[in-house]
Amino acid sequence: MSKPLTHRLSRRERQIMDAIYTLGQASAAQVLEILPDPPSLSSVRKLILILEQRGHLHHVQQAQHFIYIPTQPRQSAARSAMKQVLTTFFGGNLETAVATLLTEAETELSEDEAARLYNLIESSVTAQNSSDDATSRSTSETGETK
Amino acid sequence: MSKPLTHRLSRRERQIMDAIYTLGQASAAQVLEILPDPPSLSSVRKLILILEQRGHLHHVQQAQHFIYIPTQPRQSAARSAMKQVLTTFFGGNLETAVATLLTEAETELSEDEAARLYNLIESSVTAQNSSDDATSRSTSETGETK
DNA sequence: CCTGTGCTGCGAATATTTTCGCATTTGGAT
DNA sequence: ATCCAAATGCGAAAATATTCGCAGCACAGG
Repeated sequence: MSKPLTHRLSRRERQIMDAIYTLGQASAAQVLEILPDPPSLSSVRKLILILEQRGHLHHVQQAQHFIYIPTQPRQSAARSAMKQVLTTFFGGNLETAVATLLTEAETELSEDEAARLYNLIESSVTAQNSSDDATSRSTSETGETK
Repeated sequence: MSKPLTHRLSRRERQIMDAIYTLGQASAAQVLEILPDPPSLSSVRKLILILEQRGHLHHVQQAQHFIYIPTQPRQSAARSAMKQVLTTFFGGNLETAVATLLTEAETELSEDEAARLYNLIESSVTAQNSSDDATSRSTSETGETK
């Protein structure tokens, strides 16, 4: 983790990896479509080829064309990216990071999702006055912040 | 947001911007210290100069040397970075993103932080049975997942 | 006042990235 | 069987990024 993959990639390479992670998997043409300042298909393909040679991508043949897939699984890359953002932009401050995420997201949470997150937060809390936590949680009881 | 600043930067430029955001503000020497594959101080300075010319940084003089500061405030960059990660690696799925953050962080949450996050989550929940939300929250009441 | 230390900025060499055209291959339709 | 459309991979040119050495400037100490 000391050397995040993303820090090793050149500008275009990173754009392409991001594109593929966004799509999950993609053909060269699909990557081209969502690339900023799109170059020629030929150029995209060349970069993808390099990325593949360097071990960041691999491909599977599907019908007539190649579908490219990141070597590092999406979930793993996601964790790295999150850690990266957490330390770079939030100085490791978890609360602020979560708050930003909740505030900035376009989406809202369903009640089920919220319920699951409550549990997660609970297990992230330092166990201090563990008998008293129900009390502290009740602070949010009247919270109609919005 | 269609063109995140980070997507426009070259590899070194991005490394340097990250370093400065990590430090909040920094001298060229400080940047050099935390840069991966550190080049010469001269090189770092050159890049910083370019970054400044392109409007990504500005400097203030402090005693004998210059301190560089990002043009885009940290908080704003933080929001962009979060959004970026959310869409690229989580397909906009807020719950998964928050869950990853909570799970992967080194830190744990204090009870106060947890309490504030409860409130935030509450206000992020789609207002459906808003009179009933106290009930749904109680789902986590017995959650001793860990 | 002179000198040394430590910093800034610039020019130019070097290395890397990024671009694209083109030759080739593959598969399906006529 | 042949031709067309669609895809691949490569080589080499062009554009960019990255490196560093060196000259110049400002300040502190002797």
